[in-house]
Amino acid sequence: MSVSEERYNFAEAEPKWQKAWSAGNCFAAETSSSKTKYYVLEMFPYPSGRIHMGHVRNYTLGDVVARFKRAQGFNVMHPMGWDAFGLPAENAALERGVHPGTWTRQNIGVMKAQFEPLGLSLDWSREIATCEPEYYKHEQKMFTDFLKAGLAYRKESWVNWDPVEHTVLANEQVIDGKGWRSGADVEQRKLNQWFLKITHYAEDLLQAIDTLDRWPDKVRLMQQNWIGRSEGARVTWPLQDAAGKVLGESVEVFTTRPDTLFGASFCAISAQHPLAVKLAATDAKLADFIAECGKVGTSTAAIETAEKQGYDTGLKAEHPFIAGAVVPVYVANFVLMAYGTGAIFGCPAHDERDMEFARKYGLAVRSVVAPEGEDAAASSAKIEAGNTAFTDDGVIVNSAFLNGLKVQPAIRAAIQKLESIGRGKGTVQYRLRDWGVSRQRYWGCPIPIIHCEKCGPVPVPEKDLPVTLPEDVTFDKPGNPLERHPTWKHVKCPTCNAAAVRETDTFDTFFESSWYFARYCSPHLTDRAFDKNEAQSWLPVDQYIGGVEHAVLHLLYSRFFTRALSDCGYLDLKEPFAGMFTQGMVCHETYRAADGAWVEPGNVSKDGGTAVRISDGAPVTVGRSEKMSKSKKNTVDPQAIIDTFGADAARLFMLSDSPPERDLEWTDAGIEGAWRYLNRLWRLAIAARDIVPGPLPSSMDAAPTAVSRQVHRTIAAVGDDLERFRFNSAVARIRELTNSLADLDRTASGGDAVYRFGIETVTKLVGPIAPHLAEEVWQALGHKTLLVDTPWPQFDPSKLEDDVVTLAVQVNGKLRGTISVAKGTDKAACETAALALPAVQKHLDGKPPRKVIVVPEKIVNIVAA
RNA sequence: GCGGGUAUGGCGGAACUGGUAGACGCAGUAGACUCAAAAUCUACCGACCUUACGGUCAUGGGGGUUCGAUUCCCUCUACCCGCACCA
Repeated sequence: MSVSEERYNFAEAEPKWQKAWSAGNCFAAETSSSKTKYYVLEMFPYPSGRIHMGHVRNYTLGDVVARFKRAQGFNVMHPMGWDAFGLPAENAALERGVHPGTWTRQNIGVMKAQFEPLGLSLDWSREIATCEPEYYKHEQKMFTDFLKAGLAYRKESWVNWDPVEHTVLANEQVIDGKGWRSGADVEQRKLNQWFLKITHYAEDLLQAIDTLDRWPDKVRLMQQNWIGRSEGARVTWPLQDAAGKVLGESVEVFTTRPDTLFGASFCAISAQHPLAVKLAATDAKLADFIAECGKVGTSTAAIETAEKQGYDTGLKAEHPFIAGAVVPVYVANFVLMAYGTGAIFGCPAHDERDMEFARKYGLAVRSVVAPEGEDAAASSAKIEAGNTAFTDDGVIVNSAFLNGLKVQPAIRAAIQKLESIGRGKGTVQYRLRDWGVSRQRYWGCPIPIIHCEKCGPVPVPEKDLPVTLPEDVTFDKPGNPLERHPTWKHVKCPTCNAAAVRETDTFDTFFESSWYFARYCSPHLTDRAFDKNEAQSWLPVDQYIGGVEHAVLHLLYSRFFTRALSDCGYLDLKEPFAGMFTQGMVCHETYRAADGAWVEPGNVSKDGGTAVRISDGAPVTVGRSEKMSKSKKNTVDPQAIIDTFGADAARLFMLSDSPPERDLEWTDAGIEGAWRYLNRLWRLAIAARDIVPGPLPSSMDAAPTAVSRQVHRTIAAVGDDLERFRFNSAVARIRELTNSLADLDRTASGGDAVYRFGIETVTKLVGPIAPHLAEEVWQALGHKTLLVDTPWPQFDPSKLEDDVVTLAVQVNGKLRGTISVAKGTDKAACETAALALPAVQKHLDGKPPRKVIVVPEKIVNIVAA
């Protein structure tokens, strides 16, 4: 055996097999096939410049699924593309003077070249980039269709304004009151914006979560909470002025607790409520108060410390149930305009916030719910004297026709009464709000609208699509370059031909990612977004894989789009992703020098227990493991790893040890371990070259028989593990079998045959994980066809288990020995064998057992007297 | 504050629906091969007691159900994630 054969040469093998797969067009999805389809998709990457370890993990996970399903005989579609619009391109333009399009397309080139050495089974013939007019023209058409269908509209509204990025943010993009990218405190501004009516589908989006049985519970729960369904009532409170004069106006509040209406002591409206704005016109103090409310930040700290503030408007509101009773109307800083009606009624005895407000402004506290089984008068006295609201379930008191009812029946009774007297209505309220899609940015899809003074906003006719971005733009000033472009926005109105201007806002980039999975079905179609039949045949995506950070944003928008597109005739489908998997992050230790500077792992040496910076020998502190990020410099470059250990080692390490949904700690020792295994497998495999393949002899020695059973068991277990995303467990099973094969005595009867059988099987099983090595072994074993074209191995269910089983023998639940019995041995025989063990006799201390439990093929437990 | 999750050796993690806790790997220890190193191979590797045989303890803490609990129930603690004045 020559030296070159000792060691697996990944540097030669990996590109060789990548070329072979490419030449064989192995990974192109078949357009017409008798096979069952299987659509595997990883969330497409943003072309930021270079790939990172998170990408490697994401695409490795998907590739294992794709290759496994392909080997199982499915017609697999595993496409790839680029989420190519977005702000970083504009930042690059600002910093380096390069056009966003140039920067983006360059990055795509670089990253595509970086993905290639990973050996992913991608169908590159379906590649898309969302920044190209061939792609985004279709979503401009979609938008005009949404307009026609009433699913898109324009309204002036309060928006989350990011003062650093000079753009609007969706609610989903505001994290703790800060912009999700810039981290700047978000301000409230009033702007004309385009919205998509996601709330139209609120109930359906919520209900259908139950059908997503292959989604993580966590994600389903997050979406449920985000949609936030509450049942309650709208209650009308007619207004009187301070003198008691009926004004003929009313304020409508939303409440989930109409059962507590008899405890109402005030109404409060949002500072942005139309009534507040109207009153402020003639009330300078109120105007000041409203301005003050707008200034208070929405950051976590601000919310926690913000005291409840109110302004008494002097108006009174008439109670719906108590004739002649009125309550004061306040403008209050804690009432949200965007939820419900922007107005509430306050019942301090049974709501913490209302209690705080009532105590501050000296308002009445009237208890109307008493804890069940407690004395009503005593509990009421306690609540009304204290500062703590009683918010639990209980029995209604002091409430006329509601007295004696429990909370839920009382809510129903109160709603019925409100409806019968025409003072309210039972309703369902959602937390979900419509999706604002306008962004004041250049590098996005232009919103295809022309504003005409006479005709208003007019959709760009289909024949004029796409509206493309102008190339000659400058980024030397903040704000939107489209806005200040000299000619681009000046056009004729499509309806009346008068001078008009284009909409200069572009779509939120989540617009592009809300339908790209459908575009992959017909990536080159020019006249439509996708062919309905193609899309229907491929969708839903069978397995979608990505980060949990998109649990709400992208996944909810995509579910909405699928419904909206179906209602517009593009599709006939509700759910785009039948299976969803959220992967964990790739983490690494962090290192800091004495001056606080982060030190990259490549510049740290940990010899002798202390860590030092290699460049200057300065000591560094080893910090906790965190998600790899440029800011903490704890990144490891995938390219360097692939150059040193090869793609298969990187892939194997990504799948070993940590379950894929959990965070993965990157370690040098870990990747070296993966590398060692691959070499070991290679050595064991080439030792099987000279064994003539063939069926196993009908009679073999015990050891080869046992190993052959293990081969069947491993096929079954690995298949099950891959199906259930237990990749770490699959790797462990494969390694276990490898160990058994290494230990197998090949000189025993049947030894060689089982060895060959085992090696061939391990090669097939490891194929989805380390595809290059597997292919190289396959060839070394003398096969003339590609392993990727070889079917997944089958196991023989009759060979999974041994004829002899080992039973644990316990005395009083403690293990005292084991017995081996033939399969199917009856309980009595097991009991006899167990009792015969010397260790058992010793612990029984000569007395007969009180009881013996025999679980066939598992355990014998003897209860001593 | 509300909702959800996690807790197993020095480390990452196994253990299917209650049935031999610690698979597989990493790190470590001893040895073989080598002039030496790397690579490879062999053995050991939860804690404590014991020369050994063996025993006791052990799945975050405490309690319970059970012949038997990492697994089910109650309770406490710690950490992580999501939402956050949602009426």
